[in-house]
Amino acid sequence: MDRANSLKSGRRKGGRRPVARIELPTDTVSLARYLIGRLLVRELPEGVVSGRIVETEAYVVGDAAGHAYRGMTLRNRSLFLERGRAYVYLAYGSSYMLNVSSEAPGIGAGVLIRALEPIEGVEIMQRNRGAERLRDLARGPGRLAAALRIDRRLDGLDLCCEGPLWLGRGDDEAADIGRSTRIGITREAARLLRFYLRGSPFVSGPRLLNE
DNA sequence: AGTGCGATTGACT
DNA sequence: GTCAATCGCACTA
Repeated sequence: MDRANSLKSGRRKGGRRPVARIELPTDTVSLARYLIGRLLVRELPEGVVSGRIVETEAYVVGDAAGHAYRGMTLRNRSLFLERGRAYVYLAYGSSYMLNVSSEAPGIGAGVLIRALEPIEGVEIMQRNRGAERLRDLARGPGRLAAALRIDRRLDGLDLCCEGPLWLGRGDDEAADIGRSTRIGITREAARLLRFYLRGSPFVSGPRLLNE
């Protein structure tokens, strides 16, 4: 690796360097695994909020549980963008969900980001959430979005460059990744498309499902 | 125009 | 453990 480059990135706090799109696996399941251990960075007027991604779910091509299953609509069109864009939608009238688009342009698929281990901006997260406990700040997709103040205005955003919301490389440590069924769906419920950082207390969902 | 339904959460028994 | 809130959106007519 280029020496100057490695020094420069090494100086960045917490591996806060954007993920290049070329590094993102095109395949949805590979992307879901790849995103475990990466950083999610939110830049707000009051400061930077970031965390390590510890839980994801893949919504693959032809997946009846996926929002893209019945084709492109005004709501889900971001799923059909190049990989590495934000797809944000409102679930149950109250919780926003953040996804990363996957596959090639024109193909509707993505990865739901379900939980974060808070790293920076804990106090801002606490204010956004109206909650104290570190463990609960971003455990669950709706809580995560609330903690990072993510809503539909960020839909379609490119997560591969620094901006209001972006993906950072993190430490590049090999993660011990577990696998299970996805949470809260009825169709295609048997498929093992949920991935999580094994042993992390910041992972959501029933522990019993964990492999 | 009307209807049904969630990729959830928080409150409560 | 159970359960209702809540509302944008897709689908039917």
